[in-house]
Amino acid sequence: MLSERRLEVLRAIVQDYVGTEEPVGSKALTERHKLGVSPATVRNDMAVLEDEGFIAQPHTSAGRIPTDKGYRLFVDKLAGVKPLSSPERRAIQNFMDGAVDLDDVVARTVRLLAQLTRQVAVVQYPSLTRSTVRHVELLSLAPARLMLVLITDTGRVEQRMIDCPAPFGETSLADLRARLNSRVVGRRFADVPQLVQDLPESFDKEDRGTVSTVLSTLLETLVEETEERLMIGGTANLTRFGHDFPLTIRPVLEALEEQVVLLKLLGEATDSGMTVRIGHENAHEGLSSTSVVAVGYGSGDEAVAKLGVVGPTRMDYPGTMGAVRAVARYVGQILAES
Amino acid sequence: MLSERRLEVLRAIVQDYVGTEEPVGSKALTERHKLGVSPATVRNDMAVLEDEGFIAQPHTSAGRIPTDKGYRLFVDKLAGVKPLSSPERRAIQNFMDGAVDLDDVVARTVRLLAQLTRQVAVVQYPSLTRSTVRHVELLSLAPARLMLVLITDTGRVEQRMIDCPAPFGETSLADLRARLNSRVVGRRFADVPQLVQDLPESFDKEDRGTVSTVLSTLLETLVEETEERLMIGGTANLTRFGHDFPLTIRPVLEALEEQVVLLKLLGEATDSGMTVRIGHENAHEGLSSTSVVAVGYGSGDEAVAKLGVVGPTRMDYPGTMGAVRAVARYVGQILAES
DNA sequence: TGCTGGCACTCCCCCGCAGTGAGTGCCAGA
DNA sequence: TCTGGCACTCACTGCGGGGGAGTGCCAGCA
Repeated sequence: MLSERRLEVLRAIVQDYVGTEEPVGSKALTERHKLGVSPATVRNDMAVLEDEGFIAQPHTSAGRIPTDKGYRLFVDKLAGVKPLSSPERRAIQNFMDGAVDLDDVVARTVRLLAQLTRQVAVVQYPSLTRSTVRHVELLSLAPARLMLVLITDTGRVEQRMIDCPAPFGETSLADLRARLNSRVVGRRFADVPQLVQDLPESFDKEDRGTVSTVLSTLLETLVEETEERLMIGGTANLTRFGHDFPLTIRPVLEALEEQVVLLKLLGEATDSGMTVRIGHENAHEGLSSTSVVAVGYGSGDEAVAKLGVVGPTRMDYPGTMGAVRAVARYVGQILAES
Repeated sequence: MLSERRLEVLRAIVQDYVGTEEPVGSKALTERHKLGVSPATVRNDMAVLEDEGFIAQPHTSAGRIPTDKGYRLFVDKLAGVKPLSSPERRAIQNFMDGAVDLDDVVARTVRLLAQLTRQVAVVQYPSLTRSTVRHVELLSLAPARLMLVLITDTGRVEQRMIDCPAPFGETSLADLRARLNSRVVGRRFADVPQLVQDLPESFDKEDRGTVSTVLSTLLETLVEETEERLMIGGTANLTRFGHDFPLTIRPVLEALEEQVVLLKLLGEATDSGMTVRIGHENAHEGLSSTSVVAVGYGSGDEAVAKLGVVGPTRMDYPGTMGAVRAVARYVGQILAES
């Protein structure tokens, strides 16, 4: 096991490297941190840390740089989550208050996160799977054309057109609307299928086809929308990435355009608590020099979606984690209120 | 006025520069284009073109590069709109078919445009101002809590929560819903305010407050949503921008994050036909080395929103314009069908 | 055993330099 | 008005040497 001081050296290396973006040498370390030992000793420690794979040097006779493994240790053992300053807290409030729409909430969250962390922010729309039905509305647009509107407890609205096999009267429509709502309102989406499965039977024969169509569209919507949408922002922060631009930034931008990739990225985050994926820990290879900090957020005690940031492995982990957590909490509150 | 041949030289310069990304010299020009004259003659022409401000040289003894003014002339006089190849047309169809949602249509359009032009694509959601009301729905969520849902002919749905000043009965609600719809369905959003203005008077005194609240929320929604939403994609294509990355790409990414800027950009495009803004013609200075090609699209004969691409001034104008126009038309068709 | 100072060594980085070649401008002649 | 020829400019490349930051190792000391 690594001695206390060696861990301290690693911490110092990470902090300095994050600050300066340059390999850090033994002399500079002793000058900027009160380690109480000489550069030579630090050099020995560094040799050990390098043997263990926590740091590396770009080339002989250069300073050291933390490896993914080094950052991992730093995050797990050496770094806390830095709480936000109170001006920052106030900024969050100012920024988020005044959001009306769910869209608006998500959009503001993205901007806020990007601004606070100076990195790329990713926010997933509240998921349908875990949320509950607030209301189902059926509108008649034409004799054999309906519109289905689904409203969730998180304020999300989905709509679908339905072409009916046969004309559907206003009274039948009102009937279906009422029965549908009485069964599913307040229930979880996952439970809906079995709750409505026997509904067609209670209708006249001529209406059954339409009722079935409506129901299957409803169920389809549930399934389809489990594929989540998300919003990203702060991509301009990618330009602060490093010196060797094109090669680094390109794959990241490409990955960010692939919703699927991002969703998987966020999805990997465990439900409870914050997840940090560092460099190669990310499955996607375009993101091998980035870290992802993600956390779930929700209107109640339960996470309905996730949000996080994507940035260079060389990032300020404590600060980033603090910002992500704070924002997630605040968004959760907002959702709970509405 | 410039002679025929000089224009031809300009065209050749633009084409070569767009292809190679390198300043083009007189010798290379005569080799790659059948101008029928010697390099020396071309040099003289170039001198004239430079005097007139159509081309410039990065430094003495380098080849020439088109200026914004040069591109402008090229676009106005020398370049047509290149129609898409039939494989490309088929690609559009394959790509767009199967879109269900309005969201989906917009998302697919963005990806398609980005892919076809290999540039950054921007698509504005169909605007509410010009579209018409398909349906207004009122749902009672709690005794004194309503949800207003607004559905447009372009398939867009907006919803708002309403806290009522007083409880509102189901019959009153049905009544309001019916009267509201009978007045506004099929009408343009711009006309709605005057169509509903006397509606509260026809209700019982106790309900008037609520009716007014509902109406003002409706009108607010119309106004608010005139601030359009939009979707962008293909930012990874920015990496093909040039060699001097950070400085070029950064302001562009920043500009792209500012919806306001983008909306203004698209807004500047005239209603009819395609608009090309080259380099400094764009008001926003972060975009001074980019060009914007935009065009309106709509479900009928009238444009309801705009779409376009943002790319380096050094872009393939005919091809880009062709792709933008084709996509706009196709999206228009899709909207008309649904 | 662990820490320290000293010392030789290794490379990266920066700078100046000359050679190369593409491209230009100008001029005299067809 | 076009053309070939010619001198000139200047970015780009490759090379070599000094400077410096940093390392690894070793011998001495608590």
